[in-house]
Amino acid sequence: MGSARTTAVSLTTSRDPGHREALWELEAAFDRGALITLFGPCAVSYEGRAASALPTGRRLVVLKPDGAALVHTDEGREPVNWQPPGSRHRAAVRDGRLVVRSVRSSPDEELRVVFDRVEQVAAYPVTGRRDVAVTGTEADLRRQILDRPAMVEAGFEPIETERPTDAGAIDLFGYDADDRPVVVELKRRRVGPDAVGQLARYVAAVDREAETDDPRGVLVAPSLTDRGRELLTTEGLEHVPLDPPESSDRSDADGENDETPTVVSDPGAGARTESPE
Amino acid sequence: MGSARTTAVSLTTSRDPGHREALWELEAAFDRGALITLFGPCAVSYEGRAASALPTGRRLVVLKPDGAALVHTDEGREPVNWQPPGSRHRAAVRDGRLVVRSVRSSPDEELRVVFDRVEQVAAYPVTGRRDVAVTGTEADLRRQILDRPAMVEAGFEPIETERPTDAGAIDLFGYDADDRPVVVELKRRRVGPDAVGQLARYVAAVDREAETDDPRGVLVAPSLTDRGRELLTTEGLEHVPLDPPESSDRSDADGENDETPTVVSDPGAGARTESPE
DNA sequence: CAGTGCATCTCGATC
DNA sequence: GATCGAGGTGCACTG
Repeated sequence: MGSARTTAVSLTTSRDPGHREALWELEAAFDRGALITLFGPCAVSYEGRAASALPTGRRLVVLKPDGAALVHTDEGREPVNWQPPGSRHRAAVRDGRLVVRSVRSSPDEELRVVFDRVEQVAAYPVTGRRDVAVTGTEADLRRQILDRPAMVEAGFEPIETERPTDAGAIDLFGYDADDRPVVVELKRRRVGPDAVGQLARYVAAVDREAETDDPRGVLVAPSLTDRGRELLTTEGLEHVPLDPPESSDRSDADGENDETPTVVSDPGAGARTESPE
Repeated sequence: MGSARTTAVSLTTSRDPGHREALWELEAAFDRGALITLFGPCAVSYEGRAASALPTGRRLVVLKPDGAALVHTDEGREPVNWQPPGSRHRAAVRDGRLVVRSVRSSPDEELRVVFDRVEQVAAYPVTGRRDVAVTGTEADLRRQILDRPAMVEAGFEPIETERPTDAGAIDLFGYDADDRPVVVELKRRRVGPDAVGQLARYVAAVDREAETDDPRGVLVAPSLTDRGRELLTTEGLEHVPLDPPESSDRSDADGENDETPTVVSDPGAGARTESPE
């Protein structure tokens, strides 16, 4: 009740505002927690993890209440310049120009946008979810395999996901029909030598650390590049071609495999070779 | 002179347009090659390399003339949904809603934004450069080393950049004071096992292919993670701590090292061991 | 077109 | 905060 918590429902737009008016609109929008767009001829510079400069042009600038800043041209998915979330936006008038700065620390970096003129400033009251439910991810691929381990190979028994090693966490660890340990690396798309190297490091780590037979390494991915296959062969690893599921439909409704971060819930214990399927 | 090449200078904005009017504005803006923003309550869905859905919320949608589409919430540098450049935007009214679709092929994918209501549509005439001159990149680091090879180590002689091997292109190849071949991998920031593995593959490739002494592998990067260092040690590779230059200032004005894609221009030939420094 | 590697990658999880 | 790996990564460049 102390602070005025108003439901910010209004969209405000100013056309060709003077710098003073633009400044006023910006400050008000910052306070409201609105999403802001600015358009006009501006020069952009960045200094921080790298450094860059961009001469004057008419561009779209987006300022978000979480500190993110984006400078967009008419091309590309990526902003030509930006500042990550967590930055602090400030605006001021200097030498007859509107200067918008977004600054953050650790790492220290700053984006400066200097407007000769503001042709439009708008503040948008954004609502709704900001996270998408995506399917067809690596997690979906893991679920699919946990549902039907035979997709990797007949007799495969998953034991643990995200199993930690010196070299990092193994996507999926288990045993084959001969009780030989299997390190599984999952990739949702075609992979190259990088993923093969990753798997090789995990297998080496298990070989070093565990008191087991020498482990197998299996890369589950839709396909491999030539160089990837070459390295796979020389490293003595294996490939199982498998696509991620189109949707996160688990055919069985008993679920519970879904987000288990570590140990797999009882993978049909004891029903190994006698499975009639 | 044949086609009407008009200088699109006008910024247009419609507030609370009906769907018909919004449609009209969109078509006109598409034709003009303008950058478009839409704001209003909308549901978003994507299907292609993966699939996703987002329930209704008031969000900012950006449509670019190159086919890029962005759906932004009030958080994050990344759009919550998008379509890459090369897509084709289309709009229509269906069941009392404005439907904006961005479609591309190879890979086949489509973004659908369904507006219950459009609160604002704006079309911006973007101008100016769309590429930034960035400094502090890996290319700058390479230039720095080519200018002063001793930064790697005393007596180091760069011979070739982007030298091709079976495992990919080597960032920098040369010889040390003892004429032993040196494979140099450059990284502009702190690196982990991935970069070490990359270097190891290059060294192995040179060892296999070239008729030289066994090559050294040197990783030039600001720093290494613990796991990176561990792998580096077991692989018998070396690390030279070096930051990328803050700006692309080459201290010598004779230049010519700058963008040479392959062979290094006469690296102080013959002045090897007699350098007084 | 695919393959390869850089990036001010961003982002989330985990320690 | 640092580390690590996924990503509908995007992007430029090369064959």
